[in-house]
Amino acid sequence: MDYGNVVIMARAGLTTERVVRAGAEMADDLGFEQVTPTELAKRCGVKTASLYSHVKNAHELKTEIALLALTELADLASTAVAGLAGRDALIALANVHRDYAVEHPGRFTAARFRLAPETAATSAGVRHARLMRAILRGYDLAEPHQTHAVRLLGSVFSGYAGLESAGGFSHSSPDSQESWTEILDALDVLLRAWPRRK
Amino acid sequence: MDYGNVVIMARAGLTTERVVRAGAEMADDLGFEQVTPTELAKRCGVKTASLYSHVKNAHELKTEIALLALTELADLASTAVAGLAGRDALIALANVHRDYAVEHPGRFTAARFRLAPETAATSAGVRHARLMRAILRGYDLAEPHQTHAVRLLGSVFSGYAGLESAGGFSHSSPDSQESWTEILDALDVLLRAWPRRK
DNA sequence: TTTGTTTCCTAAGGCTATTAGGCAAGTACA
DNA sequence: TGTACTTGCCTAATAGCCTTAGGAAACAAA
Repeated sequence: MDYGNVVIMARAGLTTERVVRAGAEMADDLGFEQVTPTELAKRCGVKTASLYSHVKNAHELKTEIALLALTELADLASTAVAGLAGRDALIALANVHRDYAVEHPGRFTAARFRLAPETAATSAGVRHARLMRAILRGYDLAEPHQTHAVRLLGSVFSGYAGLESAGGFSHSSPDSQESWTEILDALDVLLRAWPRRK
Repeated sequence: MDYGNVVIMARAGLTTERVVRAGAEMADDLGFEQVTPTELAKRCGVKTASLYSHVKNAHELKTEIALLALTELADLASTAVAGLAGRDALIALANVHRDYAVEHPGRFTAARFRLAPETAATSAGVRHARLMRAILRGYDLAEPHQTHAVRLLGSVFSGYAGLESAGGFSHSSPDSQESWTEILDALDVLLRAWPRRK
């Protein structure tokens, strides 16, 4: 603001967290790839260079958004699954993933952003793994079958949502929701009849 | 080359196809995101601006690499599956995907690059869908179940390879190969026992 | 040889990420 | 209230990227 000669520098009052949160919203609006310091600065009402007081660089910004998404997803998942077991728990967990992917496509992509190993190790990713194992306890799968099943479920959740949000199933019948319901049904059947040869 | 005063402009002899092919190799080496006109020009021994005689822009370059990958994958898949049916066909198709993802991580990512709808419609993507349906014929699944199963298989292939190449299963036991084998086994069982309620 | 086409070049524009240095707005404290 | 310290934000500058424009040299056809 400029009153005559006196320039008043009003502050936007940003913090790292607020910047990252704005970045997450931007990812949902425009896509995770489009999240860039320049665009984000515009959204925050600040010059580009000013972002660098809060975030080290573009890569760290993306990493932070990824961590935020992982945490949000883990929180949603554990709430949704609480008190449920077996089929109900499986369906609840699966739906958390798909709903999140639909509501927050940018964050969902962010959640699959490749993290540095030591960053990943302390992220909410480990909570996801624990949760999945907890659910599988209702299916009576001993190791190593349980791990294999965890990997299958992870693949399906991430793969289905990925294909769906890439437009793979749109404009083709039957409805994606129908497929999703039936696939979950099938996975439940499969976990019960999991083959344990050898 | 510069002989005294006479400058001889040797030609690199590039074509669109050669540029795209070099781009695909570059994607495998450095990652699909890192494929950029500047870097690719260096690889081709040419100034950056010269690439634009062969490719419209960076986005089209990526699109072409994606189309190349889809075609390669479809070719490999139809050869691998030829003459097989049921479980054998399923396993062959699945392995083509995983092997390709391991051998050509950049191209595999490219294959999931979001294409414009009309580009996708004339791409080798449709061959993939046909192939998958052909395999499912051995499992006696009527519509709409067949479509649901196609979508599940697509999710697993893309999801598993995605997680694996993102490092999701490395440094943790059991071996990824072991999981993969068992998951395919499980999918075969599932397709046989596919639930058809209502 | 002449003519036309294509491949490559240099030059230049505009955009992005990032760093450096400075001022002014908040904050803690006398 | 004044003073000093910290920090959010600025302007300015650099380097790197994508892309276009225009020209010259290499190739192909006649």
